[in-house]
Amino acid sequence: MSTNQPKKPSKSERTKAQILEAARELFVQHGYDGASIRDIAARASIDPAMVIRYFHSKDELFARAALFDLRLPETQVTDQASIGDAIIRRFLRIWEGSPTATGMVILLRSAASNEFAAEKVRDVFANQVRPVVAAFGDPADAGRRAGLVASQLLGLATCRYLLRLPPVVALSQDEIIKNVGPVLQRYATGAGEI
Amino acid sequence: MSTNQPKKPSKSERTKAQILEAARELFVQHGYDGASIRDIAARASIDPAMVIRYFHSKDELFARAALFDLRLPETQVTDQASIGDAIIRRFLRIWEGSPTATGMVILLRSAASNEFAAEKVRDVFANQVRPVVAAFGDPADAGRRAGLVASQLLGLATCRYLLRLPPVVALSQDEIIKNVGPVLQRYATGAGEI
DNA sequence: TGAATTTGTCAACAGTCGTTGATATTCGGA
DNA sequence: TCCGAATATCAACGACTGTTGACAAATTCA
Repeated sequence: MSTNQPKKPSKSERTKAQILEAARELFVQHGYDGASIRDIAARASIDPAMVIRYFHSKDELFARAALFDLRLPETQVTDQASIGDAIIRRFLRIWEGSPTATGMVILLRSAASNEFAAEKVRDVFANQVRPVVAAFGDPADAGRRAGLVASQLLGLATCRYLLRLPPVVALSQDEIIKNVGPVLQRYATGAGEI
Repeated sequence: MSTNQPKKPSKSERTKAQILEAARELFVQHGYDGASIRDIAARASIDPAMVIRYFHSKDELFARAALFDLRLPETQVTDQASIGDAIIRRFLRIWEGSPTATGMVILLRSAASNEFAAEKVRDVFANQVRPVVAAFGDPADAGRRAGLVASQLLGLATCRYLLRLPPVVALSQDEIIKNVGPVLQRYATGAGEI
């Protein structure tokens, strides 16, 4: 009676959550190929067959593990002068805050050798980065500017979360904001040479 | 008598080269895990056992395939005002010129899920990017500045060669130089906020 | 020519992978 | 309490992996 779901209190809906958590952890560490269903099951202290029972295949499990909300309306920039600052702050909030971050790292780590993940990453930056950038400057030019912004953001993520390049890992959030913010500002608004 | 090697004219040294070529192509497309020895052998029209015969394991084959010279003394920047320009031009010459480029793409694509490749990438940017950056500005600060430069360069490479993000692929070399050059200049010299 | 060495072919090994079905265990409701 | 349904276990499948050794063909050198 203390259930929150209307129909299914479902005792071992908990198992499903355990599997998903284990899957996220291993996908983050080793990517799609590197994390086997048996490894995930072992980490969840459960039989490999249960993984298939609940999620129907490894692909579906991966899709669920890489799923995240990524609410976009948070970046509502009012003045053009601070758009670079707003983008990098939002980036940090997303990537360094827990829930969504793991989904992004999963995608990025698997994107290099998994076409589904790669397409998902392209989607994210086409539907999230581009609209924000498009709101400022020449709309016909938005694609190129968003591409440059994406290159810097993805590079930062790659160095900091995947490769763990020491000097990039050592950067504080404030340092990132102060250094990368103006660059994104330049890219997003099309300042400098064309 | 027309041999160039002193001792081994070695008729099927050619086979070894064929295997290496096939390996490079498949490693570039699918990364370390995605390219199997059987696939590589099939592409080289040869028996899988020969791959092991000539290179002793898949790891050694990968190491050989990802090997490239990357002659560093080319970037001798004379004046500080053009270091950003020099870095991005050198980057483009390396990545868009054939022989070394494939090695870099192989490394980058596999780095996300292969620790050997990841370490190699860290090495490249620690030994190639950092010294160039360190020559200008505060030496104590060189690590951070080189890290920022690396984040932009690796992001550009990821978007252009791995993810193939359409707007980034569409950029001409001149556009890249004009847009990214000043950013690298800013990062490398430590201009702007600290 | 014949012998020796290189080069290539074939089948199989032990292991891992995702996935499946039959079977056992546990649990909620009568 | 007992029964049916949900939940979990187990063994095995076919396919794939890197790697190995025994054997055949080709080439080289005398």
